[in-house]
Amino acid sequence: MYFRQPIPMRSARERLLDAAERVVVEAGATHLTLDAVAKSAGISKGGLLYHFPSKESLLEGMLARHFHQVDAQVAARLAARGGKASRVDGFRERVRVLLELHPERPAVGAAMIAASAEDPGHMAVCREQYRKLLDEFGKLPGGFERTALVLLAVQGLLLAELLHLSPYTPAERSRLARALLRAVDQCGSTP
Amino acid sequence: MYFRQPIPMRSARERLLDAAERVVVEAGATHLTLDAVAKSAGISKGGLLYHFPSKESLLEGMLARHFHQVDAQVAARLAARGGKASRVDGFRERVRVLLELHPERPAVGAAMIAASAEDPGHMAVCREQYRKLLDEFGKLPGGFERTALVLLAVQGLLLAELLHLSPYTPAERSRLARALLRAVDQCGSTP
DNA sequence: GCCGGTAAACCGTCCGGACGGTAGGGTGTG
DNA sequence: CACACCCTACCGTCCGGACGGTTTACCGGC
Repeated sequence: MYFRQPIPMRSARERLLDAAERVVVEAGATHLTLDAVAKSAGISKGGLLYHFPSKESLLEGMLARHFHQVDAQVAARLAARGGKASRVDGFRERVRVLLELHPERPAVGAAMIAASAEDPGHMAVCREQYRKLLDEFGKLPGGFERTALVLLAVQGLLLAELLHLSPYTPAERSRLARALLRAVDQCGSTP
Repeated sequence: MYFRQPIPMRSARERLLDAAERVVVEAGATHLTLDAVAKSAGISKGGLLYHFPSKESLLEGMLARHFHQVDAQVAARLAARGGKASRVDGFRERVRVLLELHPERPAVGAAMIAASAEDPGHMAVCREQYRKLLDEFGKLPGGFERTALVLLAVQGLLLAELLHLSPYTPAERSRLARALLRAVDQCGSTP
């Protein structure tokens, strides 16, 4: 064979992380087992343990990839629209990324659900991440409360969707997304 | 005996449900095992299985108690302030209950976290519950989006706290609570 | 150009412990 | 006695993790 793996396209590691997220949203966090992940990824358990020597390391990998993906997407969008990006632009793009990521990849925040379910101690990193956003965007002219409320609503929507708790129809969902983005812009200017 | 249960004060069933919630928030949903709950409640495993013949029945009990407690508190508050309660009053009292319940009983929504972690199918009931609130309060003069956003923010705050994801200081937390209640009142009048 | 060697990547199996659940017993009260 | 309530002891299964083996990828030396 000239091309043994012509299009690996997605490394085994990535496929394992995808599979882990899938398991969490489809079966629930308590069913996130090494066997289940390996099976769902089409990789043997030994193969999984090669990349992630323990369940905890798998969870860390999930969290790390999640944060990296979101940050990278935000940076990419800011770069794409060129030039000077104000603070509110960063806020808007982040909210947009979070809201738009979900439909195409329903397991966005699955890492956090899983990490918190396995060991709440893991969440310290996430809290710090969150705190940074708060410290940056809380300085917007709209004020701390207004900004935090938008952030809370976005978070509420995403978490609800992850927990299969969201009752919104797709139409309502996009109405809410638009309303959230409007609220973001209101944070950029003093009322 | 004049008093049949002089000091049980809290029935075994209630203590078991308390313990289950405690386990979820302290150790994470994956550690919600029958043994752990029984131990944390100071009751034997057999005793637990007397009241809840299966893990699923325990989860159902947690969910049922949660909804009942919240609804009862809302009803009690509405009754306490007497007379005619408008729709926005119901909304406000519900938000207030949800926000104030947490500090005194940090495991408010633990049932939902646990249920979703064990089997996402359980969440259908919760979605319906949520839908009802939406249908009722969405008819407020403030409009659907505004109301849903407040509801989302409340939900986001509570879920974040349950997952140990909330980075807010107590002071910030009460500022946010006040802001949320203000937002509720804005839903009651056309802008 | 092909050989031996080495490390990376992956596979399949096994094990101790923990998990959900069962069986059956024991105690007090009416 | 009957019932509600709670206990101890135990069983089968699944989980996390360890381990040894096998294939592939990439070498330098000749």
